[in-house]
Amino acid sequence: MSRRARIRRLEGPILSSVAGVFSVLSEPTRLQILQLLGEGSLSVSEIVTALEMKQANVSKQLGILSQAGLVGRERDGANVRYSITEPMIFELCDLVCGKLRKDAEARIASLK
Amino acid sequence: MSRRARIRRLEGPILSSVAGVFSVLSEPTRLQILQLLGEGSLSVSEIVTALEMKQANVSKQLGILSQAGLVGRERDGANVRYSITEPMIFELCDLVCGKLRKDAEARIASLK
DNA sequence: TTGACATATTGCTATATGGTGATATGTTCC
DNA sequence: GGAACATATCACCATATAGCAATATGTCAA
Repeated sequence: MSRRARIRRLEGPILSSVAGVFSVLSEPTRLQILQLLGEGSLSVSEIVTALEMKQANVSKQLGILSQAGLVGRERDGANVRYSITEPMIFELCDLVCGKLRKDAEARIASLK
Repeated sequence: MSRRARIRRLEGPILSSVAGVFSVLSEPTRLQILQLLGEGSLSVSEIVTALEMKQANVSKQLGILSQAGLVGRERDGANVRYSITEPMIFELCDLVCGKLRKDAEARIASLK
């Protein structure tokens, strides 16, 4: 067995984990929630109001974000407050935004 | 209309675009292909051999990567060579890997 | 042109999941 | 305890898509 084959095989589960994180970030709804939480911790109902989404859906998406370790959960009386635990996600988004901007500029330049 | 509402509305399409890029990166198969291409440009059949995947599927995933502007296509006789056009994706993967490593270490520490 | 090979596309199935209404669980206050 | 509110979960539908076999398209060599 070659060294290369061994390395790739071992990296399989890691690749799946990486893909899983990207998968969590691949829904506009969840990005909206993360963006909102970027300004500070919020309760579920505050998110529901701000984003005009159904409570069930917000809860569900928060569960997915929480499971992925991107946001944290904290009881606050009858409410539950969520907050960002991985500021790294904003670096990720910034990198992608930079690429999109570059692509858009290239498209404009090609029309001149 | 509040300034905040206007800003969020305008950002809707951008958020969707960002989510789209993450979506392309959310499949282990595509990450495998990108990882392989990170070592240099390869033809479709070389990728098929290296990753032991069906040709139809490799072609399909390359199409998705290409459409997203992450890889470039270049005819080379009867073959077609693909190569990375966005080294940024490796930064993205590194950031995510760092998070996963941190999570794993935290889990280990909590068991001590 | 024809044959051999490389790549792309098509039609399909199976699976995953976002969003929803209904309902369950948890929390506070009386 | 019971009412009122906040959050989570359940069951469901609709949609998206990975992977596949079959086939179409593209390229070269003879």
